Amino acid sequence: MVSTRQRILSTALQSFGTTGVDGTSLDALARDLDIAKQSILYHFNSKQILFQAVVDEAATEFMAELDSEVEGVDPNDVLAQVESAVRVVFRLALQRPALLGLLREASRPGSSVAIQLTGRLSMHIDAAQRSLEVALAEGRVAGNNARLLLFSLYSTIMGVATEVEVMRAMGVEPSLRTLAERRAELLRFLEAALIPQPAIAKVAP
Amino acid sequence: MVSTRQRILSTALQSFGTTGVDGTSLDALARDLDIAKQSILYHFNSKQILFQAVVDEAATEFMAELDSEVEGVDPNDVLAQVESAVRVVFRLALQRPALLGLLREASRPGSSVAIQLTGRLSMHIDAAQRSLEVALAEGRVAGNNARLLLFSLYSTIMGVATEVEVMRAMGVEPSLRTLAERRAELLRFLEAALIPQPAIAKVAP
DNA sequence: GCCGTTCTCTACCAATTGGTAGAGAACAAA
DNA sequence: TTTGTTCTCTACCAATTGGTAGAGAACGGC
Repeated sequence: MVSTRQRILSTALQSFGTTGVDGTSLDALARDLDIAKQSILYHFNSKQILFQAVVDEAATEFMAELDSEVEGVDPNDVLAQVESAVRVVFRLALQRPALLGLLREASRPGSSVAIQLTGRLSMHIDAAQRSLEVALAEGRVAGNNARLLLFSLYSTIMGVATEVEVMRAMGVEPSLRTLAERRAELLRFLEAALIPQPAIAKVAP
Repeated sequence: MVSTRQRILSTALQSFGTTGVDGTSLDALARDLDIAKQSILYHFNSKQILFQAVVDEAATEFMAELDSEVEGVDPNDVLAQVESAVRVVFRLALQRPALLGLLREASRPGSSVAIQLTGRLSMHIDAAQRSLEVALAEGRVAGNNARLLLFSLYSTIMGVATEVEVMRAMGVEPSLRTLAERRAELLRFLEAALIPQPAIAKVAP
């Protein structure tokens, strides 16, 4: 049987990730859990602390998903790594949208938990960055700055996976039917951006 | 002298765009404006209506900025158009971060005002899409689907311009000093993704 | 049994929330 | 001056907010 603490964490993750932290009251959370509000405050002394714990939980889960997918992929093959990341993020967008929503919430400009989130993910970020640096140095990937390149990749992937309202605005229904197409086009886009242009191409007619 | 209504709008935009709608109380807003809360509710009957008006205001301002920058740029030159858009968004990220923050807030998944925002921007979206479609058909741009391509471009640009916390996480200080570098790398990234690979390039050694 | 710890509960609180009622200023039209 | 409109105000409200106090249940170790 799952502990109350864990139930609180996952319900809070769900609510924080969809309605936002400010949009979620402890009372509503307690109602969802069919529990007294004070039971929440027993396990997490304040809403802020609960939020921090939820961010931790989300970061851990996100990393685990990434790890299990990237595992076995050639660390020197940047394109394959990107493909794995895209696959993970798209799967999460479908199965655990609240998880991505929470990452978005936690990385809002000026967020109080952003630093914490950063700390939790820094190992992965560093690894990805080093990988990109090597690929850049060896000319296997186009670009100048590994950090900025990684940042661009992140923005594109997370945006395409989570900006459902913008998607709708552009006439793309965020349905299961279009998902494969969206992922394929995103991958094509990223690969085109990453694959170095042979010098000869510039002289071609 | 600027009308009270206008003062309310711009202060609300500032606050909604930085602290979020849920994080902004009408009392705090009134305090900021040095006005009675009921004066706000006189001009905008409810917080929701105020939010809608602010979204309208933000969309208008955003479109105006885009228009004035894109004006005079060859509508067939997609790369030049993208460059203009990037320039505008980066300028806004520097000078009016709350404006971009508000667009982000208004386009949150499940947002109540997303449809409204969509309506306000649809003309621009359609125009950009048609432009991309032609460029795709003529082979001047790489890609398969104009809508998805536009969506990818949007995600990348807005993400790179507004995800300051993620930037920090990746060791890029969101300062004025790095701004030019960030913009240049973003442009390089987007151009690499958009410029069609000549067939000859694939056969090159 | 008894005790200490862990947990969940009821009851309560001051502060803040969005919003209402209605009085009175300011001002132009008559 | 009077009248009607537009605007801003003070006063108030019920509901909700995050959080406290403290009682009791559950339970394993002694």
